[in-house]
Amino acid sequence: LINSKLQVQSPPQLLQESGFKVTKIRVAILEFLTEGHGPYTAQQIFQSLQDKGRLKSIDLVSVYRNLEKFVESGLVSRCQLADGASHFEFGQTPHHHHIVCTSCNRIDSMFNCPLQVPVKMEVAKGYTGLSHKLEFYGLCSNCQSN
Amino acid sequence: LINSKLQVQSPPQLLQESGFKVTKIRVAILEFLTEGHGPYTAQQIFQSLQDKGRLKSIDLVSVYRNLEKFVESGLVSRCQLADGASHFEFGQTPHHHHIVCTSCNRIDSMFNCPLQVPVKMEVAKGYTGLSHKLEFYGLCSNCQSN
DNA sequence: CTAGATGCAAAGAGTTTGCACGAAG
DNA sequence: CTTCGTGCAAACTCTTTGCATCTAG
Repeated sequence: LINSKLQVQSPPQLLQESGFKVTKIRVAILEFLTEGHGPYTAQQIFQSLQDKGRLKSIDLVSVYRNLEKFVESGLVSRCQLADGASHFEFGQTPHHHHIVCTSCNRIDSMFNCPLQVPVKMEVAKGYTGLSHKLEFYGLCSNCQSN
Repeated sequence: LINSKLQVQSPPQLLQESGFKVTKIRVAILEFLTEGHGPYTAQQIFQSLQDKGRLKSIDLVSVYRNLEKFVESGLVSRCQLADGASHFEFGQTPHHHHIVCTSCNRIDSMFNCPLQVPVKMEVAKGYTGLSHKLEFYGLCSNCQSN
């Protein structure tokens, strides 16, 4: 898998390989993202850094700025869920989708894409009452001409 | 189709049937949404109302408040696209998905759901270089217990 | 006349930008 | 020492809320 190479390395190693200066906040963000299992918002990451007391005074702005750079470099990927906020997850994740619990907001990932291979979703993850949101992005015929 | 009943009626009729007072701004919003083809943001709707000069001084807030009520009543439905903003479209639309042009942001709807019946997307809408975002929403196993 | 709708002001969430100080390499 | 990262302040977008005025029914 694409991630396996990344996930064996420690956050400082990851940073160096990607040409980033190794700073406390960056290490802490990557630690959090590699420990956790789902996509998190900038605010959630910020919260966790404060709670764990790993850093004295951190700024949400720095979290945003670093996440932005991580996304550019491919270290982290971003997704927008139905709450309208950006969620970030570790790694140049292979194509996958998310399952969001409408009650507790727990988020699971599923790596089989139903568009390629039909999947019995309910069975697969234990979720019930599933609905889905699907959007396509591409170039429309007008824009192909220009 | 679910919409056919609605779409023959004029905005004032629609409002009355749904128990709304018939006001200029409401009629204007519904006119705009029934004339257009895609989901629009509150801001886009607001813009169009100003541009057309149909109303002297309107407030974005009123657009939001009315859209909210329209959604509650089922007259309008809301969807969140990758830009993070809410988009609104007329009608209790049957299950469908959107195709967003990554260049001009044109949005088309597709009423065949690829999760149910595999569809050759590129052919269907003339879009190329398609990617997709798919999210599921439901109750996780923990929440089913409670 | 009265419930409900509107405009205006303000606030709140998520996110971005500018700038001077501070720290990594 | 120099580049780049950080904290702090402020701004910006999208959206919601409070309140007094206005209007549809």
